[in-house]
Amino acid sequence: MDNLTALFKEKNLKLTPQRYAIYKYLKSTKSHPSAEMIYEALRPDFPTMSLATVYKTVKTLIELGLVQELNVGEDNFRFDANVDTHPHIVCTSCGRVDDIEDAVFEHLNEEVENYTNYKVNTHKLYFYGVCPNCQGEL
Amino acid sequence: MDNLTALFKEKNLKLTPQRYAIYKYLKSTKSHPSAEMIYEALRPDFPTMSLATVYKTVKTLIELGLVQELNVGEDNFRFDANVDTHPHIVCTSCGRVDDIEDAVFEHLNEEVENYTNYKVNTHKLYFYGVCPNCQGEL
DNA sequence: ATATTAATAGATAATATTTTTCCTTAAAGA
DNA sequence: TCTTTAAGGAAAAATATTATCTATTAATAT
Repeated sequence: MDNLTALFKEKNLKLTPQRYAIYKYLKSTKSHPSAEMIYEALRPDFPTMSLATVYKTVKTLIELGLVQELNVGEDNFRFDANVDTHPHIVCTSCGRVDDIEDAVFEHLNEEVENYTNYKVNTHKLYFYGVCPNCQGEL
Repeated sequence: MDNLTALFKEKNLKLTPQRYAIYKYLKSTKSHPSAEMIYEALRPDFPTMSLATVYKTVKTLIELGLVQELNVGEDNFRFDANVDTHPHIVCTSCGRVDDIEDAVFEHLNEEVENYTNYKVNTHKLYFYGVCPNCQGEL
């Protein structure tokens, strides 16, 4: 029995094919898809699946700590099954969102505590620029 | 003729009382209000002003470079008339959003370029923690 | 394998936020 | 003051997300 099965059982949640597929898809991609994008991606295999199911599932996955929510400044949210705190970078030309791999800025939390009276727990860092593909096209 | 008047004239935009009030309000506050909050705050002085006017105005102000948009992870946007790139911190207990003053992390842009092949232009940094007020109440 | 039961899927309606439309009003310049 | 044209306000529309409700199905026990 894998982790996912155990975790769902522990929480009295049912590991349905839809939920499994959504999580697996999020694990498989680095594209940080929105609910709509997940829905479209899985439509070939789950033609009857409702968009509401995607929303409900990502919410569940977030509560389980299996997925995190991003907001790069669009009018919707994106989702990432890599729940480690890590920065993202957005191409302002084509809109793609990439992880900034191996760059960990955890020390910024402490630094911010020096500037504020907050107790700092976490952060979300979004960088904006032009991706390699789009640089080539200029 | 002040800067604002000149800038509006240059762009063939009309500096209406509503626009002036919205900009002045955003300049006066550090609360990073949403459109709804701006609308409520100005309602006493502009009881007939439409919420659509608030949305249209902040969009105009953003295009003019007078205001920036924030998204701390709520389901709406917030606005800041301080257009310098500066980090924000969100209290996960009461929801307030503060500037992190004097903390400038411009050097992170260069650092990120070392981790990616992006040309990095700017960033938005959101920290999450517990504000002094809420710490007291625990 | 089957029955039981409780959670979930899917369809749909509802809600919330933001944008658009359309007509009237008013700012800016002549 | 007059003219022009951008902008305001009201309402509808568009988007994204959440909630509701019933039929289905996963999980467990039989």
